[in-house]
Amino acid sequence: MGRPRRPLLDLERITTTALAVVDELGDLSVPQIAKRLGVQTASVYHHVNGRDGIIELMRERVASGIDTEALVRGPWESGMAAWARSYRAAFAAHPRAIPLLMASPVRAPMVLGQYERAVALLLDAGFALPDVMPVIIGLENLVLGSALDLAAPEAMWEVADAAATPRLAAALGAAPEGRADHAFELALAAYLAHVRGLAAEGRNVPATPDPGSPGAP
Amino acid sequence: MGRPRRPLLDLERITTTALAVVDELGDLSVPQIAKRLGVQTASVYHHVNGRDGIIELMRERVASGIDTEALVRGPWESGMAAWARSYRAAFAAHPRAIPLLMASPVRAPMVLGQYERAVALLLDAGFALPDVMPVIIGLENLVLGSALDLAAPEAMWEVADAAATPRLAAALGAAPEGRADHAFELALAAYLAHVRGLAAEGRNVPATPDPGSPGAP
DNA sequence: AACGGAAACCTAAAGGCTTTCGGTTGGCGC
DNA sequence: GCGCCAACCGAAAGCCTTTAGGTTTCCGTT
Repeated sequence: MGRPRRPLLDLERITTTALAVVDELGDLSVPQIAKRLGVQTASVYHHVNGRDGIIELMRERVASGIDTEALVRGPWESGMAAWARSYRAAFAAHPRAIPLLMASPVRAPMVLGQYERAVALLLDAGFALPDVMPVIIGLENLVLGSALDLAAPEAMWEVADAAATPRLAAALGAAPEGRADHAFELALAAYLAHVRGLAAEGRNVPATPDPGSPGAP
Repeated sequence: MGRPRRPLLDLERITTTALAVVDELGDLSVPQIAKRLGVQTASVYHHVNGRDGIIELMRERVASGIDTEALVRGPWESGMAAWARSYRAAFAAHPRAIPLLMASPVRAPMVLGQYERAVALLLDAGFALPDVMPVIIGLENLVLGSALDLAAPEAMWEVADAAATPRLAAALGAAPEGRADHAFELALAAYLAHVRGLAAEGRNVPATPDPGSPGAP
């Protein structure tokens, strides 16, 4: 009892353990985290701002897994596509945490920095200022919707009564293997192709970016 | 005490009250429902299969608000678009319930019936069988992602530090009024336009070779 | 070097939530 | 009229979140 020589807890381990708990149990509980760290429940509260604080930590950890490299080097289409895929993959790594993480938005400065870069990329690509946020938000909706799909068990589509919904059952049987990935890539391709039109309208900028020039800052 | 002359509770009122509680409190609790219905907590459990059962009721209630009329009369594009808009609107009516409802899929037969109709519509429109589910799932992802966006408070985008993210701040200021609706319509139009190409091809999902495909009818 | 304050852990407890069990009474079929 | 089931209540177990107060150790200051 009393203060230990070396701290038993830190934010890193709390976050990691919280994600592990959610991955396994499908829900978050402070006592569970404490138990796994060999510590009393109350001790966790010393480091963290309650249950919501832990969720925020998880959110930041997951978001930190998003690769924004492609957002700084053009062209904008491959940049946005790579960002979207990485964004989705980061959430997909912890499917059962998704409902938890989505209940409220990420406030971490790091994530806002990602948006900043995405905005810059689109502006440099010639998008009109009022178009930029709708484009980004639309892409994000697509990513999150697809991530949500990953959280649902495959069994979601195990239609018990094939007789009642014969065509649905047939379509399910014929659907390709990685149906979630397929649907995501389909929607992503559709979105980028359509948005390309906005870039052309917004300014006199060709659909294909300048070769070898990422654009001026 | 004892059985009342006329039942005090029924599934309809429990469902309605549950939605009201979530709309106001942002979370669901059986004691809250009981209190509003002037009843003891345990009484609610007599009608409902636990907390999850109440969520399932809410899910069905919300899903029942989806208008599937357009799915039975062609053409497929307007049908899918109308379905998607109604789907999103049904969830938008109870934004704070969205995280709750999305944690697990809808199992109600009624909802599966909607999928059955959507599948039929696409098949009749000439889509290849293996393409149908990816197309529907992609659309659903888009709808749910946009619905999630509605659940997040507008304040999500109130960037505190405009100096740190100047271009994001500018883009936010220039974004049109109903940004969520805008983003949804943008993505929806993009998706349908792209998917139209699939109908024309009539076969072949571009992303994956599918050797086990049962083939076109 | 000594000291005071803060840090990090603990024990304890309040209060809420979910769920179950048994009791009580009223409706309904036979 | 009788029995059975339906519908509600009271109580309680067991989980969770969160806070309060105690104890020991560390660290900066004097």
